[in-house]
Amino acid sequence: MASTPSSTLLSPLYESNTFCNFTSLQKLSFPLNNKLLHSKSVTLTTTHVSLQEQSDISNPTNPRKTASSSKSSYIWVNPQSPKASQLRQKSYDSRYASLVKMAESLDSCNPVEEDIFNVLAALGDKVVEQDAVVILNNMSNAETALLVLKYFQQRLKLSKEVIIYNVTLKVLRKSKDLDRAEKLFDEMLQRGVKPDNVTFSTIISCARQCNLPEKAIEWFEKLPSFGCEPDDVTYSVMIDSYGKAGNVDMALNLYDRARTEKWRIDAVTFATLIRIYGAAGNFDGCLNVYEEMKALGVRPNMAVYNSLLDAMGRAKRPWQAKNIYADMISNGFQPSWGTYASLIRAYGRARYSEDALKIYREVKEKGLELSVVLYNTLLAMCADVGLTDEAVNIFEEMKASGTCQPDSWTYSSLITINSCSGKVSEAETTLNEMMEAGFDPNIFVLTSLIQCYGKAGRTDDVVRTFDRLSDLGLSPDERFTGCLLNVLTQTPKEDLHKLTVCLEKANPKLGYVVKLLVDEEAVEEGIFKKHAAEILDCVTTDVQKAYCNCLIDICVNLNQLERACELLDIGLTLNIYADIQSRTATQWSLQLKSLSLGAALTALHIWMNDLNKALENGEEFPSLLGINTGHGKHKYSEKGLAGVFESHLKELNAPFHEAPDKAGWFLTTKVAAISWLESRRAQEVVAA
DNA sequence: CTAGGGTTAG
Repeated sequence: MASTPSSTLLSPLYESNTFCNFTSLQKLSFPLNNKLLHSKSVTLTTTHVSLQEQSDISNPTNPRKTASSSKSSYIWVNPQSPKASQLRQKSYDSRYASLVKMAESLDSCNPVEEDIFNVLAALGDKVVEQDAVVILNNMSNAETALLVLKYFQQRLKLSKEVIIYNVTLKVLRKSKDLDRAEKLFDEMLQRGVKPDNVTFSTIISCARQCNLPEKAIEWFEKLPSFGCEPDDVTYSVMIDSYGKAGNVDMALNLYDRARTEKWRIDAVTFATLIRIYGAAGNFDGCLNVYEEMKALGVRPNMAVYNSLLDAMGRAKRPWQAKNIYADMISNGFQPSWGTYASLIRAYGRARYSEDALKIYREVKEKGLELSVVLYNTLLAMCADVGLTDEAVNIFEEMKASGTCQPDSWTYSSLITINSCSGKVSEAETTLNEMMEAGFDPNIFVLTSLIQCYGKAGRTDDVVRTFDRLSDLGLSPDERFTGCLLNVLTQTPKEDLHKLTVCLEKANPKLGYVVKLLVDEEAVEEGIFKKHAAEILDCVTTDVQKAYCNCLIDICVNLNQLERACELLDIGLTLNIYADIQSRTATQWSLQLKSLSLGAALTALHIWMNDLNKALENGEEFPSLLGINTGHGKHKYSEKGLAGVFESHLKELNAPFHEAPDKAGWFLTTKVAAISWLESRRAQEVVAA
């Protein structure tokens, strides 16, 4: 092996810097402990470092004098000097490295006692407890680790047996093996080893990582019965577990308790709190925690910054993400992969595509090697903002990088992009490429394909794709069903029955409601509304609006305006829509942002009725009336609601005109509005 | 890295 300057600095006890050389390890028996560390002097050769007994040293009073008694020349080093501590560190590092190597070979060893014990025999007889801890702490194979534990328990007189149990629990946690962890805990008790806070926090975080937050809570609650009082770390783990269990209140309660009990709350716990607030959608809560943390004099760490960036991304507040990023840099931190990923997501969600792509260029310019996750984050961002060509470029660069390969996420994003931009054959090609790479389509891919075929009017392919889901052993989720529902809004009447069959399979109650519409079935008054309300009430809030919008669109397409109005009413009652109509002394407004076209037309219809009533009642009109459609363009089409709505207003001869200085607003005056309403009423009378 | 917490995704 080539001798590098650093390898020549090793103790003479090592043959080379190949630390997995167990023969030399055996001879070594690890010199760091005991008297060697505490000897008065440390010697150094120009080619070798040696930590030896003082007897080797000819003149301890002159630390700089060169000794000539041995073959190599030695230099005196004062044990208190930085050099000596450097030497100790070097020696420690090399010993540590060899133990890590041993842990690795134990990980890949057969999980049989004989093989394991053979590997460990290389440690020799003078094994110390600390070595056992280092080895286990670096292992990741649960099965072999349990045998390693057994070996040390047989060979060593352990002064603190709880420690070796605790590091073994860490290994079990790495393999997410709560069953074995619980068994090991029982074994501890049987052997009379008393568990401590480390034991509990490790088991609790194991439960949390196994996605069993209830189990975590169970363990936390039994902690006092073992004579333990939770400390700051245990609180921190539990705060996280409550957060994961969706029990935000309990998480915050615990934080309050930790605070009143004057535990030192550190940056990791604050990062956890920020994540919990972020997941709960309380983004101001995130910022408050950040401020509170700074006020308490706790220095933020990367986890804090990254969770904040992530939260601001979810909140669609890219400007705040920028501020936090600037804070982070000015405090001397370097962005991590997590930072880049959070920023890309934050910019993507806010449609700041240029900023997101700038991050990509920055990473490349720095010569950093992108990981699959970062590539996938970029592609997901492209899908979010509709950057079709960029996505293809990034995908090509990813494949050319040679450092990472596309996975199912990669293909999924590409299929989404192709589907949303109506490129059916490209989506199909990507699907085939994905399957050739060994990935089955997952629910996200199939959701995109349903959208893709739906948009292209290929109803039979939608049905085929729908059936593929159950063929693959998957069941529809709310998004998948929502996309199917959305396809119905774009499908000609004669094809709708093919899709209601699917919808009934995916969600019988929703299927029933849609069937009432499609079959134009007359039912007792209130029945339709009752069933529709039930459906909308039981889906999660993040799909409620999409479902409601789609149902209204289907009504409008089928000319069932009354039911459309009923649905809009349900939407208002359930707070799916808020403040559609508003009145101030100077302006009456109709707020249509985030409504589908059908829902917007329905809301306009209701508003006009209400204006008529106001007119009949002789109410005083304000000087200005306005409709806000929002100016957001749809990501995969040129026209937003504003563009489509404008032509509808013309059809109605409505006097509303787009305000030149307020994008997305259509305004009219009191006089024009009243004369328009009156002329419509006159027409209705004539028609009647 | 040094017996416990978090850290890159629809």
